[in-house]
Amino acid sequence: MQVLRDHFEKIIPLSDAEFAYISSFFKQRKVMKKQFLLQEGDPVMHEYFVVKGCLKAYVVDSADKVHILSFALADWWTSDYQALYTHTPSSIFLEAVAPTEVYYIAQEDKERLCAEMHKVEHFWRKKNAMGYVGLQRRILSMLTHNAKDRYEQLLQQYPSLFQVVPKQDLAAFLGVSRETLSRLYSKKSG
Amino acid sequence: MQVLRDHFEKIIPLSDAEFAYISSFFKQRKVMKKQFLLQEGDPVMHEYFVVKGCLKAYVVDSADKVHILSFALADWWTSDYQALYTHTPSSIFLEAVAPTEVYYIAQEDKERLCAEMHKVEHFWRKKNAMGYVGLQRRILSMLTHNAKDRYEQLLQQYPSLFQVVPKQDLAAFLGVSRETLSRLYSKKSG
DNA sequence: CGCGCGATTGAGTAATTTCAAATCTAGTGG
DNA sequence: CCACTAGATTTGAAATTACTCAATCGCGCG
Repeated sequence: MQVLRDHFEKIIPLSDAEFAYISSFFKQRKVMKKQFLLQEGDPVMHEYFVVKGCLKAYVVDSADKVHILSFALADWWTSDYQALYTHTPSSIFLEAVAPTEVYYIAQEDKERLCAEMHKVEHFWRKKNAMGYVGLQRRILSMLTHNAKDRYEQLLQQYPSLFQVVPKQDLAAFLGVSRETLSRLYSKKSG
Repeated sequence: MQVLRDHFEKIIPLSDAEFAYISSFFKQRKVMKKQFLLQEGDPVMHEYFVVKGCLKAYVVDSADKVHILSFALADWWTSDYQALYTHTPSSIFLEAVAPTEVYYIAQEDKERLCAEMHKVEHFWRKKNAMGYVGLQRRILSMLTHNAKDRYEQLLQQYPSLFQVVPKQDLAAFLGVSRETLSRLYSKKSG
């Protein structure tokens, strides 16, 4: 759980006892490539912290097209937050793109921890705030840049995505067809 | 400041003394239509709570096209969060779409309040979490729905926007040209 | 009443999608 | 080590959709 401790301690310093208490609420799980942590309709109880590997969160529309809401690489948190907060069934699929290892915590335990330890609540406020800014940047990017530029930004920002994620998934994340992305890409470099 | 108190108390109960303390950090300001709270390049010191009216947050790209990041109606918080958190100059314009009244708090005072009062930190964690979910929904909507559908969703969800905001701004929010939005709209109802 | 801003409409152009087929690649079993 | 296969990527061509630019229309405000 050292990774998790490091992750918390980037924002809040913790004594051994404190971290021991926090980590007592987490469990570990490994998922194989193509395995699901969540499927549409599932009850959502947990929030997941990716230790290694990569998870994609996506929806499938009525025309069977896949739209990717997010990728979670190492050190990222993911879940169906809407469902988690409102106690409704999952509206997304959460699937491993590569062999993945996560720590996960039950939503009610997280709330309990936040209520008991001000520090922990601070940690998650900061995390949420950063996440909010990240999504704002993504929206701005969708509004102001075309798919080619966004593709290049993405690869510059998260080069490891390129190793792990098929291009068709990147297209489904960027909001263009795989054919278009392929053409943009070939035009750019040659 | 009763509006603000009500707003806090939707999430955390407050004694008179507590709210008095919290509200002591807020100031009030009125902005006329077309007036700016932030312009690109400004230092960003505050977070704004809209009491009445409407603020739009937007960027202008190199081709002078406007892209709207968000509208803030009554009961919403807004600012350039990226700039606020990283102490960098504003990259957005924050402009009143209608005569608007805000309460605002300095970032450092907000942090201080969060550090001093666990309750307040809880309030903002919840707010941030809700905001995060809202942005996720918007991204999903951008990926899965065309401009017409998104326009209708928007008007269903925030009918008051329709009263206040010119259609060309809605187009700049949805990510299509005003001409396209106009055509989509006329096709739908006729 | 006229001005100016916003909204609409039209026509031509550019970009993206769709559908189909071909090519490439990584992993499997012989 | 090679052949095979499934999935991923690329390419082509037609059809759709959105954009740009320009002109026109409508309306509220001074």
